[in-house]
Amino acid sequence: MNASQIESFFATLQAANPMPVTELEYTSVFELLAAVLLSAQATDVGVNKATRKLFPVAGTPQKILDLGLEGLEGHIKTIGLYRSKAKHLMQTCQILVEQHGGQVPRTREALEALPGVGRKTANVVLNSAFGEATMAVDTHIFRLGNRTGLAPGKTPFEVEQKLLKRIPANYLVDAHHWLILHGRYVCQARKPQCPQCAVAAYCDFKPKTL
DNA sequence: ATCCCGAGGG
DNA sequence: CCCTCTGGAT
Repeated sequence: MNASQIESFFATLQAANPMPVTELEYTSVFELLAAVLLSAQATDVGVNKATRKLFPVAGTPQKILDLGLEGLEGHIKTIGLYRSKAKHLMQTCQILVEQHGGQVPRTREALEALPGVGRKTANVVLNSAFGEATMAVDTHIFRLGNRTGLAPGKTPFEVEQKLLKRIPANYLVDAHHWLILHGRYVCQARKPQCPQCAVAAYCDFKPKTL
């Protein structure tokens, strides 16, 4: 994809969805962090189903700690990888209470120091909670970067760096959500919906069987 | 490189 | 049955 195709690509996605937001449900920065941590290799629908019951009971680090490990596991058992996520979230809440006054830190370094929080999760929090122009590369964005020709790369980090370099500044803050939503509903892993795709004209990917 | 690990879709 | 889903730790 060349520069003018990239411009058209995002202008089209923006026109279809002027103010894109996360489909994960949360009412505070802490809930956002917890929801993203739980969303690893899981669908947002499944995460929301669990957090709609969990957050009203325990929407702060201290209240999660009060649940105890078993109690927390009980709330998130329907989410994949739930044992490691429960352990990591408990450890993260402990650190938030003891080292950050119960608040979510605003720096990449402090975020990535939290158990269960890696580069991708830190990027989501920095973007969605603090408005920074980061690019969290999840399974969707990694696939689209390669499939479309927007940012080919062998690793998520490589795709991230190319996206940050190639996406025009005025689209950068929202680009993360446009790409995720496009990947989820149109440019699907199994069956990309190229005939109904609004940006197919700017995309390198041409499926053989239509 | 491997493990973790439930739900939904095809 | 197999694949996918807003990955991270060992």
